[in-house]
Amino acid sequence: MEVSSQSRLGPDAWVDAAYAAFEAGGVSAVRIDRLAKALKITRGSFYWHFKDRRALLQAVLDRWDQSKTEGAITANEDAGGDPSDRLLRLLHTCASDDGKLEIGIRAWASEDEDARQTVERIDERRISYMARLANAAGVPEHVASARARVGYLAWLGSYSGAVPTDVDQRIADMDCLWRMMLET
Amino acid sequence: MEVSSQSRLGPDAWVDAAYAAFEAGGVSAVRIDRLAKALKITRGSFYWHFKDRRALLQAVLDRWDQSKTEGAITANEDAGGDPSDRLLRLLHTCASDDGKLEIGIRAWASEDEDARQTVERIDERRISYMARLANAAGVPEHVASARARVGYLAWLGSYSGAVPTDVDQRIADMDCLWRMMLET
DNA sequence: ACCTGAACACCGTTCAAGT
DNA sequence: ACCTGAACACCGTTCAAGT
Repeated sequence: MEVSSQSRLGPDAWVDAAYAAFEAGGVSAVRIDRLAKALKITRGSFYWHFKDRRALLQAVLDRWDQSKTEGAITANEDAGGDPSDRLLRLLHTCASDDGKLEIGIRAWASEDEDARQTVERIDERRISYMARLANAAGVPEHVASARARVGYLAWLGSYSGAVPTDVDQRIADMDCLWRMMLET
Repeated sequence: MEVSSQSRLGPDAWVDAAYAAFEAGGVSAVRIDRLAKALKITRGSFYWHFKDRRALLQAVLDRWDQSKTEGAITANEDAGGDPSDRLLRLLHTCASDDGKLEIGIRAWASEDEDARQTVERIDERRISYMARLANAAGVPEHVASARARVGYLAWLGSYSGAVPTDVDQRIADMDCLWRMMLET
């Protein structure tokens, strides 16, 4: 537990720099070359800490998962309130996110199968948490699930990311939305 | 109007190749280098037809707009039926799209301001068409607008793309969804 | 009017050699 | 254990020179 004034860099320094670059300019801003210059080190040394650029992006994804999913859920639970309040607070937290990482991560996931799977798992984790809150607030379980799903997708759509679902699922979504849209 | 057996290539040949590459592998698959090899021509000649790679991607975006927005709307109108039928058919058409281009275009738009604006205009065009159908089917105008918006976003979210909206708008969306989720 | 070929820049990746 | 420096590959972009 001492001040990190090492002359040699650890992997964390690379992830810090990559995370910041990602937030500022998306996947394409995460360049080993530029990060190395910023860290005042040669790019060759990067490969001591990481297998390749993909491994670095994977580390950024993991950090994002911790802070924006597990961390956010824990924080929301700790803040208390009844289920209805918790859900509203969660949605407001979601709406307040500037989406920079949400967009960037999904843009990357659209071109990397492993990342796509990780993001899909994270989406499922979030949806099931929302569904649990709605259910606890009195909405029947499977209705809560359907609405949590549609609600989450609409939130995602407000940034527009990239997690493919299958055709049948989407057709079912559309039928549901169609009825919602046409009922007076 | 003759068979295009020119020895010299027109811009269309590049756009055709780029569109196909984009559909198969997203933005990062659109490489002047590789397209040139596929077209059996040097990459230098590309710059006679286009200012740069961005201009080529812009042409892909325009073609996508024509086929997936203007073309789709016209086709749906031509197919007839009452407003309610037209809306359902439209939603089914949407749900059937594999989203390859939808995802790729938005991944690119997340890193290119001009593309982002074009995509935003296209989204608005689509939403207003959906709202018009819902309204014609008997839903009051501003309710139809709100639902068309949420519905469209949910569809987008099912692929997860990248079109930032502002915080206030998203908070309003969330309040609306919250009520929808909690009403029995 | 359209294309070639060579050149340069940017950057990912490898690796032998250094400390 | 961690870093350097040189090398190579890939690819965007420019441009003088060809047809």
